[in-house]
Amino acid sequence: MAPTPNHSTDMFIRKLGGAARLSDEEREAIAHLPVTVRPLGPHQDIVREKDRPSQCCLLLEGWACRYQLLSEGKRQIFSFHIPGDIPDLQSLHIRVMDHNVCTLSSAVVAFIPHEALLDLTAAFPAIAAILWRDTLVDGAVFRAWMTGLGRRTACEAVAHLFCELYLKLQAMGLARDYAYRLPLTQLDLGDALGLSNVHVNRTLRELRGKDLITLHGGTLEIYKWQELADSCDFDPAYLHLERRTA
Amino acid sequence: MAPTPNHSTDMFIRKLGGAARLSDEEREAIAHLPVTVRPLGPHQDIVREKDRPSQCCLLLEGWACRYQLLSEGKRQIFSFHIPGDIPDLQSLHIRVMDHNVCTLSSAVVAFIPHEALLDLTAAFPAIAAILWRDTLVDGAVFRAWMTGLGRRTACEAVAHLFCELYLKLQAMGLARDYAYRLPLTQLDLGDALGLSNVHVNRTLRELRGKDLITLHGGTLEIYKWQELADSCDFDPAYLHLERRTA
DNA sequence: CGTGTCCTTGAGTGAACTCAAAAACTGTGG
DNA sequence: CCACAGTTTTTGAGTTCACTCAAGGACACG
Repeated sequence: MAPTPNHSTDMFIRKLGGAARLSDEEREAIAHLPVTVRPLGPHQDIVREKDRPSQCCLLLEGWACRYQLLSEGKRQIFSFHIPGDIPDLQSLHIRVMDHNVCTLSSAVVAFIPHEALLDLTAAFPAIAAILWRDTLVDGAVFRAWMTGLGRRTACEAVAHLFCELYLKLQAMGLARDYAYRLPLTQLDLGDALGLSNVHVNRTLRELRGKDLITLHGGTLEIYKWQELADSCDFDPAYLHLERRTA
Repeated sequence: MAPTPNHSTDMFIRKLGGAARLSDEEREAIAHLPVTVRPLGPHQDIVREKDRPSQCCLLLEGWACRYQLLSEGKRQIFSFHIPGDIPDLQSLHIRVMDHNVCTLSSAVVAFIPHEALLDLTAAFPAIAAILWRDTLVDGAVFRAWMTGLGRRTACEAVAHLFCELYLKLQAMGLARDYAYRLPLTQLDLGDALGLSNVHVNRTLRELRGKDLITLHGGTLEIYKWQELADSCDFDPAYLHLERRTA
């Protein structure tokens, strides 16, 4: 499947909740967005702190994340992104980037000029509302991570993240049967969860010991979904996915 | 100064970045929003998890916060809110609440029906964009807190929060001379920063020992702004306040 | 087949936690 | 104006979860 403008149109429409919700006119306008599709290697920055981007990137294939670097080499990862996500949608209304976006795996992204998106949202308030909503769900995921960082044990935080990612991937049709590709190092996981890579390792061992999951060769397998979810008080409400399953 | 509909109009316009940025027509529409002003006591819930609110609340006086309760009585506070904020603006586009909003001090809020806000944003895309932007800045603050929870020491996290709150209050004209009313208990601070109340207490003592701040009787005083900011790598960029100072 | 990255494990340390109790406030009613 | 109850702050002592440092093993890739 070669990445084409069509591919990105499909992805964009899927992101907006499926063609069913859009009028012909709206779909037409989306199909005519002037996108630039580009393949990227792993661990490549897409936008950087202090940049003033003039476009947004729609992730078509691969994984990306948002992060910030601190003094003494510390890093905080704010979110992981999968195909269909627009990790830097906020740049549409906030000029200056306050964090970085980079690929984790090799990836394919579609760049869409701000101008085109601003025209689109001005012409179609319904699309604006859906995109706005999307950034709000983003905020909900940030809050869930905050709870993990502040009030959950290492085990709970890791379990919670794995549950979240599974449901997000499943909703985009990218995972099923309680398993998925997870192209993250233990260091990445640690920087997302506020843990050291060593402790992530021990935590994974513990979860494996309870026969809840295995993470091996970049593939995560969940053996007991319900038990895993219960172990970390996982409540999927904050992902606000109902729109897709409906 | 009695709370009146006029007061809430002023506050709303101020929130949107000042009258200068709005057309007469836009200001007119805002002035005709059907608001309900209500005084509230301290520690009163405004909206709760799982609610499906039909209005948003604009905070006119006092402090509020967003939070979530976990098993075993744990609590995570996600944000603090000051006059001018609309803590539950997200309910405009996400039906079900995934967290709670409550007052911290006694407060005055103006409730605005969703319907009216949706009409307003549909009629005036510029207002929609400003409100959207506001929720994006919200997200930026969440990220800053994540960094604090994940990668900062207790001292740094506390200092960072105090810097953030000062700039936010100052931008709304509610603080100057490096001091402000902070109606939070040490338990509240702990639940925001992922610390125990005991450790918050020790951390405050440490900061006081360095003559950086005092927090006494609900008033925070910052003695050495620059040193405090440096001690926690505080970079105000993420607050995206430039709009107001310009 | 070597080099770099990532994972794994051990040992010792430290930041923050819990439990507990005393001291200082706050507000209320007598 | 004082007494009192409830909350909040403060301090001490002991514990624990997660960290750092260090080194060996596994794996991936050119």
